[in-house]
Amino acid sequence: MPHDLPKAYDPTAIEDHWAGYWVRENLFAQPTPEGQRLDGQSARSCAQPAFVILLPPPNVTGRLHMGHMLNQTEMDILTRWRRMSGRRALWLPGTDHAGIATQMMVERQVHADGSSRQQLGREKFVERVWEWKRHYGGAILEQMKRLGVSVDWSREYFTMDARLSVAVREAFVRLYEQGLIYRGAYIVNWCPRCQTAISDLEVVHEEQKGHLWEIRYPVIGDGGKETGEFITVATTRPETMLGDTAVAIHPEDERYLHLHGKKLRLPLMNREVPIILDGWVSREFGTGAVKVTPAHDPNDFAMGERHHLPSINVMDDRGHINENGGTYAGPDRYVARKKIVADLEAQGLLAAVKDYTNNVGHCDRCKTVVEPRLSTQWFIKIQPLADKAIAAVKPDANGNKAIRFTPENYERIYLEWMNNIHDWCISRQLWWGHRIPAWHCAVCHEITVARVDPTACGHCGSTEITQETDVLDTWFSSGLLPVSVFGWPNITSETRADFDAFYPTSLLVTGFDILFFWVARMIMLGCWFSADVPMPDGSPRQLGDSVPFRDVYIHALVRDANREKMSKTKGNVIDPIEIVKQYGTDAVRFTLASMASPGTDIAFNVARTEGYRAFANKIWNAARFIFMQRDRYLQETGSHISFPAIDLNAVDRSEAIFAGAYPAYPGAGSPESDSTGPLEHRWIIARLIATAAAVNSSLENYRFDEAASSIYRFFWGDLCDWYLEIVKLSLDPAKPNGLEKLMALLVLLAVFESSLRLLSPFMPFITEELWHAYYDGHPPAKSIALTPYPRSSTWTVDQRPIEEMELLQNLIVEVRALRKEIGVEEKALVPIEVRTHATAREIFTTNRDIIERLARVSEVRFVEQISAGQSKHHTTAFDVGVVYERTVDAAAERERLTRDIAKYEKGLAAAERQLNNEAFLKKAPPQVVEGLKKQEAETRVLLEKARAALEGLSEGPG
RNA sequence: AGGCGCGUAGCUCAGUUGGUUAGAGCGCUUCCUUGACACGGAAGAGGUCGUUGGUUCGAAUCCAAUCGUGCCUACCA
Repeated sequence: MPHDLPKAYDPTAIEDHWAGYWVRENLFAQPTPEGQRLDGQSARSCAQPAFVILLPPPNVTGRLHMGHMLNQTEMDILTRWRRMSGRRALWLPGTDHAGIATQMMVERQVHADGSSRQQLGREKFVERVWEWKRHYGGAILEQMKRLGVSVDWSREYFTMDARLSVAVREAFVRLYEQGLIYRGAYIVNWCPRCQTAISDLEVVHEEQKGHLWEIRYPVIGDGGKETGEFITVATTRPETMLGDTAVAIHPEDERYLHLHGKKLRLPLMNREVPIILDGWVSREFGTGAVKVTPAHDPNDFAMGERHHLPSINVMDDRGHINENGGTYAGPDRYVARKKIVADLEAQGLLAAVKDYTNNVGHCDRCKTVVEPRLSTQWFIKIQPLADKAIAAVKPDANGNKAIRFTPENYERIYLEWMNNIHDWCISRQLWWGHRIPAWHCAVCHEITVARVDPTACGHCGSTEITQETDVLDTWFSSGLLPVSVFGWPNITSETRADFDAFYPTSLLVTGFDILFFWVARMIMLGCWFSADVPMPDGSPRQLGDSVPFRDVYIHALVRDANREKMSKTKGNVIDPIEIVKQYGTDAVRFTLASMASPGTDIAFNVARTEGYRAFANKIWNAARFIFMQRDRYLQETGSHISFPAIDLNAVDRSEAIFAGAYPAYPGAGSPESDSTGPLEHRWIIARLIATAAAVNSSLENYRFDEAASSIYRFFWGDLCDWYLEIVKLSLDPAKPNGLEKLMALLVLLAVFESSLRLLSPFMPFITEELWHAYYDGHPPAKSIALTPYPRSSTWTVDQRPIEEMELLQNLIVEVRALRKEIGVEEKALVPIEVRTHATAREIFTTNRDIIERLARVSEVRFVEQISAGQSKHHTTAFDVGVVYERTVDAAAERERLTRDIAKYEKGLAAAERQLNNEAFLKKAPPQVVEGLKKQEAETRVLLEKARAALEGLSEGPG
């Protein structure tokens, strides 16, 4: 037997195999189009529109988590679907050097060796990081391979690759030349642990219980002597008082009017500081007086600028008090705080200590409390870039947006942020990253920024120059990826083709957590730099073509089953690889897809995954059944079925299959024109086409959940529960191997094969395995992923078989329910009585054998009236009774009927109320009125039937 | 402090311009090991759509308030 598949589906056995096969065969490589700009009739692929996705590069230090898996599942579904739909699909993978994260990790390693970053020195340390990267970096990509993502591995990049570093440098130099990069001393968020500046986005605020210390600053009179009066200031960080250079009050605050122009003695430091008047001060908060520490608070810094105050930085890089702190120099900020508070108290200058809860900024990476601190950093003057990035999402004159967000509300969030954007601090005091290409001159103190390492100062010619030690924010390089991966800035004849073919990319799929970090930066930098690259035809590039991507799909956050955010500290992290091992990749993918409805977070629940593992098993067993039938037919007839040749150019493959299958049935053309063929075949084909249409349109709208459930319902509900059961009649081994059997086999095979293709983007492994088994070692393509996706473009869904089948299904369901109610044994065959109209009668007659098999019926009797004393069910289309000698459970029957009657009465009353309402008849659309009228009539019929039945029950023998 | 989102069956969620008697999966109950599958089949039970008010012929859907809940943004010391 060629198809000796095991009884239960075991994903682990096949997934590794195919994952390896896809990588080995390089199936998803999308090479640079050759000469597409020169001769119009080059590769046929060039005629197809491209579909390009950039993988949000995971950190080299990263490990796959559920968020990645969701993200990648969505991208893979879309990429596989677009690829199968005839697009030139390119999904580009890579990793990010992740400055702080990676440096921290290697530092820990160095520490474990008893050394330190400082001891090693910059060069050796960086070499060490590279070494680490070579050995352990990118493990996450290996995990991705196991998931079977259909990326182009031949294009894998790393953000520190020479090619991409060139782009980073060029971008920096250009911005500098354009006057958009400046260097200056400003308050930045300083992480004392990482010893680097971090951007606003890298600070996470957390409510924290603390104190508000109120400190008395003595007022100094004219003679330089204390007047005995005090101004009390409130602060959450008393240690910063060491750097106070003023105290600010509101100009109109009556409490302090008499002190205008006076000075104060700064306690502990014994320094005179002025009282300044500033409207920023709130009279209501605290004491209405604010100590001003320009070097350690952004507001104070601003006031310092306004009032020309000196800035005294009292902390070093580690957050220890420096020499400006006088006798307090040395200890850590919190140690110093204790001492300062104690000393103030001893001197009677501590007015109060109040409990106070405020938002404290922590370093996103290491959770250390961030210290606002004056330091010299590099910034990008962001407004000009932001202007373009804002224009890119707003509708143009024709109402088109260059970038479209899904869900739409992220557009507003994006604009909100963009409109309030601050200059971007791009320097980091790290060693791992792109070193800023600027050289400081020891002689003239000017800065030289250059594309090629200079040997002399560009201003005075001195050779005493040293390179800037800072590196660039990691997001600076990742923000450039959409242009840099396609060759920018070196748009040579070779890279030109890549850029022309793939930029702008089609879609970005990502989580909202990096909307500002990454998405916004890519839009700003992408629009800015690609604008200089002319279009393939040489014309200037407009904004609409300079955006880095046309669509942004923001997906949900994956939480645990209790809706908690997954985090290492909570220990509730679900390792996708573990789940995958347990249930199979396909089941996990399908879980994520089916829960990925836009806008809501996903509470990942393995119960759901168990369900989809069962689905995979169902598919597997359907295949076993189908292959078994085919094998038997082939064995018995000694012939073999010639499958219609697959036409890889045809997007609509179903057509070919059915055209091939149907001629086998005498007098039949295509199922479209054929109304004489067996109902079940026409029905399953109509359902397949309808499902394909639904899936395609759901995917267009990123409704993975809808698409998944359409397929699920079709495969399990329609194909397995009904069609397979019905078709067993034709495939009965007792029947001769005639045309009936052949046609059933052909339709079954064709529908099954199409279903595999339909399902393939969602469950790539099992479909690949079964598809190869289907072709028995001679597949028409290397992979199901390279075959056309079922589409319904040329077929309209024929509603007739669907309606007819529904009628048949209803009858079967009613009979089964009846049997259950009156306690007919499962195996017993019973006659049924059916009262119905001519049309239904014909359908039931034609498909009598289906009714008999699926409802376990021995005989279908058409009657004018269901015999008295029998249990019966009513629908609007028919009445049906089961002929059975067992006595009816009158009580249960009465209860059911009473319940039904109540339901019908309620529905009827509601409908009548509406229909008697003139306003409704006048204002509601006609089809709604018609629908309601029809419903009213139907309900009336059902009500009458139920009433009659109840009456008969009371009168009859019971 | 502002902004956004959510609250629908025991659980997890659909329900996209307001329109017929609100759906699915899991779980639960009962029956069935029939030659694809017990990771299965069949039949069921289960919801006044957080609360209150409003708009409307008609509200899970729109508006307001309220309660609960989650998140994002913010320089009040």
